[in-house]
Amino acid sequence: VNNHVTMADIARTAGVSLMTVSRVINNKEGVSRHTRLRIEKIIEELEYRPSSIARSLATQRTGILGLVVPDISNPFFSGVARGVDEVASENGFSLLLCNTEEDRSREIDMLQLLEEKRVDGVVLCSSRLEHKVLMPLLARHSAVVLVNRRLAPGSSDLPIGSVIIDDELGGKLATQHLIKRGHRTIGFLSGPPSSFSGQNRKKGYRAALKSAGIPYNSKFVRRCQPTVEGGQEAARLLLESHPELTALFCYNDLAAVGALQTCTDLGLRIPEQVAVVGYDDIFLARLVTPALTTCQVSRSELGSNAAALLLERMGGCTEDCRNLTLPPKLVIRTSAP
Amino acid sequence: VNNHVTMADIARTAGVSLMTVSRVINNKEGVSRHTRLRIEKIIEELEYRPSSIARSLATQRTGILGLVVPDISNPFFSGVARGVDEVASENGFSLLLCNTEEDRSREIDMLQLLEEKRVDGVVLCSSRLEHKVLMPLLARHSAVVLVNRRLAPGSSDLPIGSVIIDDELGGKLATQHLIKRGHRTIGFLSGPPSSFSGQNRKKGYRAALKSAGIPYNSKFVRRCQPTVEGGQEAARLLLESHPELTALFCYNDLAAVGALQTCTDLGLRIPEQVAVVGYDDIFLARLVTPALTTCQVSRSELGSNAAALLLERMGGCTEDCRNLTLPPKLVIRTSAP
DNA sequence: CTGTTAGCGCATTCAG
DNA sequence: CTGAATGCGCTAACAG
Repeated sequence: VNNHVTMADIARTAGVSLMTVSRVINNKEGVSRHTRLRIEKIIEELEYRPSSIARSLATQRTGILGLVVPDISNPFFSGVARGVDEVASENGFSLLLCNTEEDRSREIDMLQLLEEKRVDGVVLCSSRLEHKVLMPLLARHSAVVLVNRRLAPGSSDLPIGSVIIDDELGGKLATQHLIKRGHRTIGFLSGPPSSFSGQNRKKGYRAALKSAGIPYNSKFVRRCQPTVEGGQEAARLLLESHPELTALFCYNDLAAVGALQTCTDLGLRIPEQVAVVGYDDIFLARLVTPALTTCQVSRSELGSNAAALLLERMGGCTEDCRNLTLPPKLVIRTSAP
Repeated sequence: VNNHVTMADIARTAGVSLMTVSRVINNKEGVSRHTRLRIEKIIEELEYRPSSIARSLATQRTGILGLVVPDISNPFFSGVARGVDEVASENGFSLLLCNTEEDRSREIDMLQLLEEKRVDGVVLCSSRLEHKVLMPLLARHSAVVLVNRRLAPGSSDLPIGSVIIDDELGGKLATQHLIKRGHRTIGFLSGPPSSFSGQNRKKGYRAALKSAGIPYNSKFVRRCQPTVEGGQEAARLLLESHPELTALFCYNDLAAVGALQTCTDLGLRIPEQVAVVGYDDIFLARLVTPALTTCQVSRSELGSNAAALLLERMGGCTEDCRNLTLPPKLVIRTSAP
C-alpha cells in the first residue's frame, strides 16, 4: 500500500482549494459549517491520512521526541521509557527509541541521528559521555533533558534540564534505618567505583554514621559489580574478614540478592545475624526470601518528570526550574525489618 | 538551536550546485575527487546535517520502523524491543516506539499514527484486536510482522509475517521432563483462559501425557492469573484438593514462583515432594530458591527475527517464508531436576 | 469565508 | 563531470 491519498485529492474531489482542506484538517476557522462537513466526509471516504513528513517539513516540527537509553531491555530503563512515553503521548508526541548498547560511540551516533531526524527534543538517560564531548552534541538540540546525570552548575549555558535520584538521601535513609535498629557495624557494598550514584549513596552512608556518632571505617566498604555475582563475592570477602558486621547496605538489589546468598552459604541467618538492605526496589526485591528491604525509586516517575520538563523547555520556559531531584523511599521488608 | 545549515548553504559556499552536494552526501559518483573533498570539508566545517524529513518527503521512505507493544516496561516486550532494535539499527533503521497500554483503542490509534508518520514497516506485538478490525488497519501498511500472534491461514491475502513461540512444544517438553523423572500425577496451572499460549501449552501437556499412556484428568488443571499471587492461589487449591499430585507445570514463571511459595506454606519440600516447572525463564527464575526449571524463550530472538522478517518483506520478498515458529528450550534447575 | 503564491530541504529526471 | 528544473505533501502569509 504505497500510494497514499493526498490533500490535493481531497481538494479536487471536493471542488475546493488546498487551503480549505488544510483548514478543516487542522480545525482552523474560516470554513463554512457546510463545506467543512462535506470535506470531512470525503476525507473519511477516501481514508485520507495527512503525511507527517510533509507537515513536518512545512512546520519545522516533527512531534517526535528522541529517547536515548543504554539498554531498553534493562528494566530500569524500560521503566523510565514507560514514564516518558506516558506524558509524551498525552501531549501528542511520539518517541524515537535509541539504544546505545552501553557504547559511547553509539551514543554519539544516536545523538546525531536524532538531529538528522529533527526531533523536537531529547531525553538522554545515563549518558556515558564525558562533558567535553557531550556538550557540543547537546548544543545542537533545542531541548534536552538528562536523566541520571546532572551537569556541574555553571559548566554550561545550554538550557538543559535534568532529573536525578537523590542517592545521598537514599544512602542516608537506608543506613539510618539500620542504626535505628541497633546496628553499629554496618558494611557497605559500594558498587562500581566509577558510578556517581554509588559515590552519592556512600556520602549518605557516611553522613548517617556520623550523625549517629559512629566512626567511619573504610574496611567495612567494598566495591562490587552491580550484579548478583558481584554482591555475592563482595559480601563474602567482607563478612569473612569482618565477622563483627551485623548489617550490609548494598549498592543495588542485585548485589543485595548476592549478599543474601552469601549469608546463606556462610550459615548466617537473615535478619537475625546479618541484616541486608538493597537499592532500587526492582521487581525481584519482594520475591526473594527473605524479601528485601530497599530504597525504592520510581523509574516511571523519573521518565514522566523528564518528559514534562522537556515539554516545558520546548515551550520556551526560561525559568531556572531545570533540575529535579526525586527522593527515594525506604521500603521495609523482612531482610532488615 | 533552530536554524539548521542546509544543502543550499553548502552549495553556495562551495560555489557549486545543489546536485553536486547531493551527490557527495549520498556517495554517488559523478563528482571529481577534488570537489568531493572540498565539499566534504565544508560540510564538516559548517556541521551540516542532512534533514531526514526533507529527504523522506523526496524519497518516500523514512528509515523508521514502528514498534507497537502493550507495555514497554514489561520485561518480555522490552526484551523483544531490544531484539528488534538490534537488527533494525544494523540496517540503518530507527524505531518509533508505541505503547498501547494494553488498550485496544490505543492500539488502533497507534497503527494510524504510524501510518501518518509514514513508517516503512511495522512490528506489532501481542495485538489484542480482533481480526475484523485489525486487518483494515494493517492493510494500510506496506509491511507488517506480527509477534505472538498468527493469522489463520488463508484469512488474509496481506503479506503479513509472524513470529511466535511454539508453546505446544514447550508444554510437551516440560511435561515430558516430569514424566521422565517418574511423575504420573502432574498438575497444570493453565493461565488465563483467554490466553492462546495457555491453550497451546495445554495441548503440549496433554500430548505428553497421552504418549506416556497417562490418562488426562481435568481435575488436575486449574486456570490462574499469570502472577505470583495467581499461581499461589491456584497451586494451593490444586494441592489441597489433590494431595496425590507430585508435580506442577505452571503457565509462567511468576505463577511458578507463587506455586513455590504455596509449597513452602504447606510444608511440601521441593523438589522431593513436589516438582515445579515454569515458563519463560525470566530473570527471576534462576534467583528464587529453589531455582526454577522452566521453558526458556528468547525474547530478543523473537524481536530480531521479527525485524529480519520485516526487512525481508520490505525488500519485496514474495516468497511464502512469512511465518516463523521459535522453539522454546527446557532449562533444568533445582525445582525439577 | 475562500483561493493564490511561496516556500520547507532534498532527490531525481534530463540536459549541458 | 556538473547544473537547472521539477516535485514530494503540506503550511503560511497574503489577497480576494
